[in-house]
Amino acid sequence: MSQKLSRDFFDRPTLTVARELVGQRLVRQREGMRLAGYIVEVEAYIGMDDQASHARFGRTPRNAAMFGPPGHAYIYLIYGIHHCLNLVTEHEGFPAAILIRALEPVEGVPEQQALRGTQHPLRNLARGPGRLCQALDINLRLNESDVCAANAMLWVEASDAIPLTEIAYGPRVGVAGDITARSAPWRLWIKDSPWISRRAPG
DNA sequence: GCAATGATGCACT
DNA sequence: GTGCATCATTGCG
Repeated sequence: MSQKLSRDFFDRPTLTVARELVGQRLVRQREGMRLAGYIVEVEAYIGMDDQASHARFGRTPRNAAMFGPPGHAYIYLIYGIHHCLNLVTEHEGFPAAILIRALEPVEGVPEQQALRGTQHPLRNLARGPGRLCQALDINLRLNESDVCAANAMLWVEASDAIPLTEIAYGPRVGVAGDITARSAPWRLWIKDSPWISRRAPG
C-alpha cells in the first residue's frame, strides 16, 4: 500500500514541496475507481509579492483556498473552459500553492481517455494543466477539498524520490506580471520526460 | 514541427 | 467590459 502524503508534507517552503512533489503519484477516486498518474511537471506560486500569482491583489472569493491551510486543493476555471489544479502549501494565511502541470498516466488509463475523448493520442492525455483536470474529472466541486483527509476523493501518494539531477528548473509558463515573476525559475519538471507540457528551452 | 485563432465562464486591480 | 497560470483546430513548412 502506498502512503498518502500528510499535511506536514505540504506545510513547508513551497519550493521544497514542489521539488519533492515531482515523481509522486496523484490519485483521483471516482465512481469506485482509481485514476492516477505520476506528477512530472509543477509550478510554484509563492506569496502576495509573486506578481504572477492570483494572490497578488489579496484575498478574494476565487483565491481563498490559497490563503487557507496546507494540503488542500485550489482549483479554478480559466478561459471559461479549462480547470487548473493546485495544491496549497505553507501555513494558513500565507498564500502559496503548486500548480500541477502534467502527469504520466498510470492507473485507469482507459477511463481517463474516455473522459478526454478517444481521438487524442496517449501522449496528450494529461500533458498540460487543463488536460490533466479533464482526464481525472477534476472540477470546482473539488476546490478547497482536503487532500490529506481519510475520505479524500483526491490525494497524493508517496513514490520513489526523483534524484535532484533528474529535475530541471525554468521560468513558468504563460505568466503575466513583472520581469521578476516571468523569469523566476519556479517551474520544475523531470528531465527528458515525454509527458511534460512543453520541451525544455534550448 | 510552428503560429494564429476562436471558444467560453467568471471574478475583478 | 476586460483579461485570463489553456486547448483544439487550422494552415503552413
